[in-house]
Amino acid sequence: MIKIEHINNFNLYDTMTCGQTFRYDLEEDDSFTIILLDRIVNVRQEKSTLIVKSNKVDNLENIIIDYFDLNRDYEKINKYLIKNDKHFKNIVDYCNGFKVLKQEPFEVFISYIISINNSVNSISKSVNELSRLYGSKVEFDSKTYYLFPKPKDLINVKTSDYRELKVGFRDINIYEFVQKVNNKEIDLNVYFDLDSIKALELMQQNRGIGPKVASCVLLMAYQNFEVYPIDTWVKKAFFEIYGTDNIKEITNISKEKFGKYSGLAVQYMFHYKRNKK
DNA sequence: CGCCAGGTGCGAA
DNA sequence: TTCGCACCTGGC
Repeated sequence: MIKIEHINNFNLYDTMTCGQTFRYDLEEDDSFTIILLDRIVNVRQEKSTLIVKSNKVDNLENIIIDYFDLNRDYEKINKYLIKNDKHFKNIVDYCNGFKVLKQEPFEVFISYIISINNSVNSISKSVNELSRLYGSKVEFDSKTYYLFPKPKDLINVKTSDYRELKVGFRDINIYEFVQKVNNKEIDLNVYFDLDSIKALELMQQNRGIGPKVASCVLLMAYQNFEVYPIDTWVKKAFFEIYGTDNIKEITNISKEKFGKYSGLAVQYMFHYKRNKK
């Protein structure tokens, strides 16, 4: 067990439950058990302290800080957003402590390929089943968990096997993506270095990855805060605040007002719109 | 039953 | 280039 102290402006509950990630359990003591990279972690927040348990202790503090994006100055970004748009004061206040999780790229790609025209519950089931069948088994706190599979774990998995996971018509999309990663036709690291336009364009050359999935992946796996997935909730928020839900107008407004932090602004709106009343 | 869910690919205009 | 529709599946 380790303690990480002096963590301010962080809301563990909101960050975990807002739909960024599909692989966690909320425990009875309000802690979260998370399947994170090569280990299982249990995190509990007591004011500005995080109490972390894991089956693996090496480098644990860094992994946690990295995952919860705790070194980024969100206060600064929040001030920037409010300065550029006074409408945003309420939203930023409401979202105080919310972070964009830094998740593992391969997992995010697969999860969001599955998310197309799908419900959160169904996505979770498929992702958990994929992990149970093909991921490494880990015992933690006398329970069994399964890590998310590595690309090579899926090298022999067929489209019909994916169908068994209830992913439906998305089977071929997953299959092709996994094959390309294993062939080195896709380099998952290249997206850390490309600018947003290039990265989105390149990602969308893969079947099952359109603008929504590409921008989700770029934001959540590569921490590119410039991109903004536009979904029904975001449209609703834009309509309410700016009187339009036209995608082009949304793009122009967010570019002009939020610039390189559009991704976070849109996440805030999503969170606000989805949870408030 | 029918409709929809944090979209995408395809063919037709 | 844009537009309309089909699409696995499960939940309501």
